[in-house]
Amino acid sequence: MTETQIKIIEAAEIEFANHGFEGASVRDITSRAEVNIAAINYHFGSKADLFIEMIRYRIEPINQLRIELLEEALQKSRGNPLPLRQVLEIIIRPLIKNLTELNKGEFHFMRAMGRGLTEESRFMANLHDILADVISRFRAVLANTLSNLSSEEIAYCFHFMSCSIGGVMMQHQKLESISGGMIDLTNTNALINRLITFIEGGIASLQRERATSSET
Amino acid sequence: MTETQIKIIEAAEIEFANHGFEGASVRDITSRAEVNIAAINYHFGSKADLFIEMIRYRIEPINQLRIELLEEALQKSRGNPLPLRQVLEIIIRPLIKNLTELNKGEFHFMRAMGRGLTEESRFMANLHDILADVISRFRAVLANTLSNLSSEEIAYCFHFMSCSIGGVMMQHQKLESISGGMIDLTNTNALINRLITFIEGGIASLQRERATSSET
DNA sequence: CACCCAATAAAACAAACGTTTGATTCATCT
DNA sequence: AGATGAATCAAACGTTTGTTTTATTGGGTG
Repeated sequence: MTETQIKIIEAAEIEFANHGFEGASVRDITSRAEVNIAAINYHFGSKADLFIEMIRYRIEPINQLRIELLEEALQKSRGNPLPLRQVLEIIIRPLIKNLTELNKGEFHFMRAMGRGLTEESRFMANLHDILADVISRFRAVLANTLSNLSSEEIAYCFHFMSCSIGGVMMQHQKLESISGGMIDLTNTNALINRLITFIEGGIASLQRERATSSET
Repeated sequence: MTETQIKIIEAAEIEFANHGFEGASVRDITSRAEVNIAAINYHFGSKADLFIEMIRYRIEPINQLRIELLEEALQKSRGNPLPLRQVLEIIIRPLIKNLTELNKGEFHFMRAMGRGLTEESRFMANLHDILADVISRFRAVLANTLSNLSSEEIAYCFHFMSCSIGGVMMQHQKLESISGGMIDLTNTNALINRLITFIEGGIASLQRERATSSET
């Protein structure tokens, strides 16, 4: 990854976060990055490819760390299901800690990625490839942890967890106004600890309610 | 609201959901609605105004119902704080039940609105006006229900609740693939009941952990 | 019947879009 | 010194954008 490519990616994070994929123009991105307008197509192929590379550039190291932590935990557990809280720790903390500390106080990448996840399918195919490995691994681990639930109920749990994490990433800026300025957005650990507690409590509650019963 | 305006709004829901605000063109919207290309500017003023009216058209009846249900509950409770589950019922059920049943199996409006909530501030100002009354009412009620928490912790709870609801609305389609097709997306009550249980359990868990302690 | 006015229609507007082209720079290697 | 090739540049490409303009329609009113 050359210096020019990194300048483009960092400018793209800001523009994609503020205007979405279609709304951000290659002229705005290149002029913010202080490179020539042709640089995006030269270095990345197209605007769409730049978006995918922007995601990969930030997400791949995080997912690599998550997989390492997961495999280490699985090895120590000797085949026993991992505690729910530990699974959530490994899914959530590396992701949010890393991304909130990227550009202290701005969080462009999280917003840009969040918006990308809602884009049409021609992106989703590529985005899914970046995330597929981590998703399938953690789905399997979570299914093991929640083995007293049917696979349908496990799907709901995974869905609610994903939605909560995604929402918190996309809407992180809103914590400031919601709390009347009382919450420091860069206090990453406070947010992560509470989010994990929230999701853990939510899933545990579903376990209590749905472990044996099967009413709709 | 004339017949032409409604045709435009329904076409706009589909286009904005699939391509976002900037990505959806007025030509795609008007040709889907089978009206002249000038109709958007004639009836709504601009593309941006159409987006706002599209939100208002669906959300205002829902928020009116929520406020009625809330005031009825407050009257019956005679000044006592409402149970958490009842507050969540009133916030969530009218919203998700109404919106998932709009166009069975498609859910365009939820995706379009979800994308709008991530748009830049020139929209947020108008969107906020539509939602402001309901938000402030439920914030006050929730603060009363969670009176054993500091206002900072209440802000986290409200934030996590909002993020979960918003995420579930935006990503509702994903339940299908996540569950391997086992979950019927039009089974609204199953989703709502579980989402309420999830959020209730999450907030209760934060209450248990944060009621007296104050570590970060 | 003549008038009016809201609604629709087709055509045109300038501006902005993503991408491509062809020239130029400049360090590297024979 | 001369050749090579990656990187950068300004300029232009053809399309598409949201909006406006001008003309036409058609039902209700005086």
